[in-house]
Amino acid sequence: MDVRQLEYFLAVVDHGGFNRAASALYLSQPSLSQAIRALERDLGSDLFHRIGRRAVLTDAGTALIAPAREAVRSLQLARASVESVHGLRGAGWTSRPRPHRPSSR
Amino acid sequence: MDVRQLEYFLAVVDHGGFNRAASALYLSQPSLSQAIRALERDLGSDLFHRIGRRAVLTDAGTALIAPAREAVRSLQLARASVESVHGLRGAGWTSRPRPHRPSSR
DNA sequence: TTTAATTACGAACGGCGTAATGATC
DNA sequence: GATCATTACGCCGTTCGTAATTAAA
Repeated sequence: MDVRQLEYFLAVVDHGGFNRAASALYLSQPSLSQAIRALERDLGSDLFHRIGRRAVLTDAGTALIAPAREAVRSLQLARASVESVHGLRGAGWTSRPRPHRPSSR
Repeated sequence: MDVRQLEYFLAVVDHGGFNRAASALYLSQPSLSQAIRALERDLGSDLFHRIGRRAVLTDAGTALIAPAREAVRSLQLARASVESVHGLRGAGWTSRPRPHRPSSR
């Protein structure tokens, strides 16, 4: 699984279809379709019912929405945490380097 | 950024070095080194001070630990949420399919 | 000299776009 | 026929391992 795939999944959910989602992601429909397929294969469950040319959420898909948003959010937070250490740029040198258990072994 | 990279990062932190971490991940040291480099480049900050042959956390690296664990955890939770819908396997068919705003446009 | 980390290079994999196919409205 | 989704195929970027290099203990 991959966060990028979750973002794609959420885009399909939020835009109500592969076509709209692909446009919003600046991605081609085939690529999006492949990505979703790969995610479904990885999870072992279909996330959408393909009804003709319409994509409808399965129960598994519905269950994924909330934790997917959470995962995306937590990754953004991780990036923000690093950036908050310094406005941007370079390597700080504040905390004193401590040897990592130089003792046993 | 990528969750895999965060897992690698956490492995280095938890095992106290690239070598140990690489072994634990069943990965070669060079590949791990590259992955960490890529992560640092992506974040715009060094995560470790390279003191001789020792890797010591920078402030940015320290700041990343907690949110990284959170991100990894949330992704595991996302997978678990899908699996919990059915023991494993196939596509459920419970929630009725509703058309996605067939109206305007 | 032994151990830890990096750099160099080549191979394998994955993600993307374009083109072509299937299917529904 | 027009639109939405899927396969087919080729390309490029990324990731990995092996081998060679650097550096510290």
